[in-house]
Amino acid sequence: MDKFTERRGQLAASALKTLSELGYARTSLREIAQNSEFSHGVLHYYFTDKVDLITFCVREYKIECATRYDDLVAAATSASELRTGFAAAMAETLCEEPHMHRLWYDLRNQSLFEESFRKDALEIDQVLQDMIWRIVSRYAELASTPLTVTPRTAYAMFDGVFQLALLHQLAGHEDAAGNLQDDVVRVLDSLFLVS
Amino acid sequence: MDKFTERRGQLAASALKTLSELGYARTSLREIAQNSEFSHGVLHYYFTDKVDLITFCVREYKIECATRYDDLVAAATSASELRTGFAAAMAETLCEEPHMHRLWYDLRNQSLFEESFRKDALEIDQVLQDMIWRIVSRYAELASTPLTVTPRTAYAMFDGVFQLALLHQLAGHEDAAGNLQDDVVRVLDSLFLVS
DNA sequence: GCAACATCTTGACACTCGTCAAGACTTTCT
DNA sequence: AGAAAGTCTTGACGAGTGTCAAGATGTTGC
Repeated sequence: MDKFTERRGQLAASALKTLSELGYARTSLREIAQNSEFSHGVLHYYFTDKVDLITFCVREYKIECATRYDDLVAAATSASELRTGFAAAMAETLCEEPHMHRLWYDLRNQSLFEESFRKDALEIDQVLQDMIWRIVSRYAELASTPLTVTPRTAYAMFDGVFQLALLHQLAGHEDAAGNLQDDVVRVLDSLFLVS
Repeated sequence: MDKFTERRGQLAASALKTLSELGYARTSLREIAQNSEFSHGVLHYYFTDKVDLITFCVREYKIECATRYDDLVAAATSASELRTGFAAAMAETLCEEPHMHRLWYDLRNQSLFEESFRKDALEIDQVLQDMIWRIVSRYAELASTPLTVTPRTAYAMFDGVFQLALLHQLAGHEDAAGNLQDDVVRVLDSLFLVS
């Protein structure tokens, strides 16, 4: 039973890899199995359903997301340090893990069509929003400026610039990461200047 | 040959309807045909491919998008009028055409995985960015404030808040449209207050 | 060693998919 | 009217899908 959950995680990792490469629309259970060391039938031993498998994957993914910038927030001693560090970290994950990010956007989009994914998508969205808010509120603290924006709005703005940067990054535009860095700085500043 | 292009448009409309209801992943040619008054074989008479059909659809969709807020921009006589009008118009299309919007996001996301869609997605994205920029620059003109943001950044921010609002709208959150309206006003203001 | 259980493979099933070809129906032209 | 071109339907094909059951293989306990 310990081995059971371990293997579930192992298969979920293979599924995440496949999904991030092919996208939701073209990912099949056989393809997932081929990206693991097992045959396709085993997936129905560890997961009841295809939906069950993907839902489990999404939850696994969530854990990885939640704490991506937490070290940064904890370590920053000044507002400008946090600002540039955050911008650099976003640009880095854009370059290093673009496939995982496009997978997340793909699954979140699927939740717009299939209700079975909606709950998890909204939950992860909330986690990401909290993550952004920790950065933003810490920044306000360090800069001693009042916050005039809601967590939702702040998250939406950063999500927008990141998603657009991802599109250009995967399209081969070499300035995508640099532009993202500029945008993040600009957006972060703009949050505190609203009257 | 005139009838030919007319029927292509007719079938493309059926395809758009199907895509907006089911999403890219679950849309088949037979389903598209069933949403038209023809049988499934006819699609290969008017389109060489499934990719050809969907590409054509996306182009059709683009035309509808390009001018959505142009009347608003032309009619506005003051900054605050443009601001509230823009926010209201976004909230309205969020409520009226959520399925078309989720389709656009779905197809743009597909372009992150399938290169065949990338060119069209980037092209439409540019059209949308220009559309936003017409509003933003006109607003700056009316308010006599200098613009300190790039078209790309401005578009990314509005796209972010709209996409998040769409997610909550389709999830049944009744305050989605109202929140979007607030966010749009806030984002628009923040564009001009960056030092 | 043997039985009981857990794990995994194999192969099949019913179904859907994109594609295409053969032919029926409709329209147009002479 | 009859031929020719255009338009549409039907049915089939090979491939791929999720699902599941039967059995092979591996592991554990006595």
